[in-house]
Amino acid sequence: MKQVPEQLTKPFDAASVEAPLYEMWEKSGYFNPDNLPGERKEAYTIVLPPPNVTGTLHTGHAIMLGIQDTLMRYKRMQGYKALWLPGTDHAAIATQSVVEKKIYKEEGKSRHDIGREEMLARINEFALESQKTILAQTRSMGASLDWSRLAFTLDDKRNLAVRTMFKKMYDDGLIYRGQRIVNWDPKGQTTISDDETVAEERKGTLYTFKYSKDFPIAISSTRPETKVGDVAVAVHPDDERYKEYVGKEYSMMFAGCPITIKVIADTAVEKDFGTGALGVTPAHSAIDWDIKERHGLPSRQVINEYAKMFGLENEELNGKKVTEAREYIVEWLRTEGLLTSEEEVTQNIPTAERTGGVIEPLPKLQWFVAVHKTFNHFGKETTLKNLMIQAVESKETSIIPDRFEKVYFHWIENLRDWCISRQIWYGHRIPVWYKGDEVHCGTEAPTGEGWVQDEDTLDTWFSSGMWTFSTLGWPEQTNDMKIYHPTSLVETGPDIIFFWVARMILFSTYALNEIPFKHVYLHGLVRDAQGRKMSKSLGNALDPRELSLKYGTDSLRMALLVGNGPGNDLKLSEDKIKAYKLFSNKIWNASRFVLDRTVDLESPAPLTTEDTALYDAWRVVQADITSDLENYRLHLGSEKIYDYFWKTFCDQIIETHKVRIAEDKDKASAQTLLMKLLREQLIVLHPFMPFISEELWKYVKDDADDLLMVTRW
RNA sequence: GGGCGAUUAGCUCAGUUGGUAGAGCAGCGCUUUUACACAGCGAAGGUCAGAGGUUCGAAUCCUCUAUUGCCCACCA
Repeated sequence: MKQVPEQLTKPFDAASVEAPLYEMWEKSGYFNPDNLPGERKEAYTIVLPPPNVTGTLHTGHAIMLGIQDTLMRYKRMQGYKALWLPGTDHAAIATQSVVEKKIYKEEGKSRHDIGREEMLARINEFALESQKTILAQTRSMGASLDWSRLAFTLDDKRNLAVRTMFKKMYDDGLIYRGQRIVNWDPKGQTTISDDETVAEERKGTLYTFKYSKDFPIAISSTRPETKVGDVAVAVHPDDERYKEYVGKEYSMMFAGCPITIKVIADTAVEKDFGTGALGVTPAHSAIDWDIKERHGLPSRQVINEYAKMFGLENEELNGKKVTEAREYIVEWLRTEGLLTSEEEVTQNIPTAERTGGVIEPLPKLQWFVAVHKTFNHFGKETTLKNLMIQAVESKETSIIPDRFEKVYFHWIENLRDWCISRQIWYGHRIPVWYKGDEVHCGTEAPTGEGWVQDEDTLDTWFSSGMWTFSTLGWPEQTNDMKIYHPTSLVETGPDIIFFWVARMILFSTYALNEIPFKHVYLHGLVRDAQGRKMSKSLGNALDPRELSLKYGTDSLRMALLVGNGPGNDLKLSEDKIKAYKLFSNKIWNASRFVLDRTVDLESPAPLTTEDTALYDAWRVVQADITSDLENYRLHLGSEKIYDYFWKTFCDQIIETHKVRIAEDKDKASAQTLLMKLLREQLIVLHPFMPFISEELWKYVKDDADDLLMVTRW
């Protein structure tokens, strides 16, 4: 006579079963698709968005792991060659600045005191430590990742991929070095891309004034200090007020510095703003730089990398911070009687995302990716911009929810060349060497004496943009490349759609002539119960590790999935997680009861008509959940299994059938139905709640059955 | 300035193609030799933000309004 296993009589203790179960899965080798049982033809691939090695996992990572693991487990159970590929991101600027701050705090030293080599060693040490923590936390979420393929955006293989890509683009004329206005972060002492800036609303003053008494046109500016670098005044070609002055040139003294101003006409000028005349400062404004290019004007830089004035004839200005220089010049305008009005305005000032420093637009020699340049792409003339548009327009890649496709297109339309060089040390060094006037770009250093490598490193998104194929062994033509690329899905937050998703599409379509993934699934931001963004400084951040220990990982995963549709933010409260802890308990107790009441059943019996109807009703629910998973509606599928198990299986079927079993009315059919339903529900539960389902499977499965994680859906 | 969402029970949110409004939590009543009190049964609670339109029929589609959130932006 069989008996209910002793383990089951104790209450469910998530904390004690999770670690051994994960170890069992890992040892089985099934995380690696090469080892999966049965014949598997079709691949299903997700590459994990690599977490930054700057710290520990937060709830945003938990939601990403929950969604992706649910999909991976479902696909694995469906018989796909299911590959979920893990990795971490070196996150160049972010990581270097974390370590720099730490060193400054602990030792009072800057990176320049320490030196490039030593600094890099220290950052690597930190990154390694951080990676260890992150990987352990990832495992504890139950993530069924193929650890044998673990990658890092800055390891040797990825470095080869980066060098190869750089060279290929350089040879195609798509990477160039040029003098341009870039976003200079005076605090971080580096350039950053447009996407790494954050507009910050500030109060400012719009000053309207003339350069001198004899100059005929008044201009408006919120930054009068830059006006010592002016070379022109631009007006709209149709502006009748200024027509007579166009083409004339005026030389005068401005705040003790000689300036020469040419009056020009350009359509970029808005007639109705301010006086309708724009003082052109090519060196300190991107729009002015473009005007300078169009009109062949000179350019004078008056602000340096430390956001201080320099090189001016008026010695009093030199060395002044821009804000001090502003006051100085406004005061000078007042005394001279040149200032006609001051108006309070709110303006959006670009700041650096990482350091918070106010961006100083400066002309600098940097490396760029040319997104508008026509080139020969597998026999066709196109641009990188077009490739990015086509991938989504053709629906080869679709974005879920689809409203983000508009956001994506809008971003591409306004795209400018991507500045990829950074003046930091941590990252992929630019594979370019110089010797006098000679320039060599290659995957390896050139032979011969006297070559010096470019000091700069690459934007971190340059390497993560290649993630779908650099992780599969590119540039080598590996087997993995053939089987697993293009990947099936990328699942991430909408905040990095430009940084990452768009760049992956760029690199993959460019280098492979292949989309990187068929679907983009965007999850929402996790907020606290009051709807506030979770952050360390607010102190409202929930630690997934703690929640997982307290309520069980399955409960946390369910709380993150149920009701959280794609693209919508999720308000997470402990109450919600608690509700799924109660559900775990319910599953545990119901399973024990079913096992207890069916121990005397030797073999399945035929079902009565009534039981067949109940079983068929379950099959409908099952099909419904399958369709939800197929269509990435995890928020609905998870809720349906919860609802069926509790409301239908426990409250109705078990209640009626336990009476039938006790009273011996069609007992064998009742027992068979309970067992059948329990078994099949564990299968459906598994992707969502892998731990408790796998644990219970031990007692429900037949001897011939394998682990639940590879049981057919 | 442009774009995209949200508004459904006290709170947090679902509601897949239009067909009598759903869940969790909180609260109310009853139930304890019951698989589970980490539970069960029952009751209560909503003009689906407002107005107009399309339709036999609208939370769902269209228009406008209000409130609110997010993204983008080189009006100096």
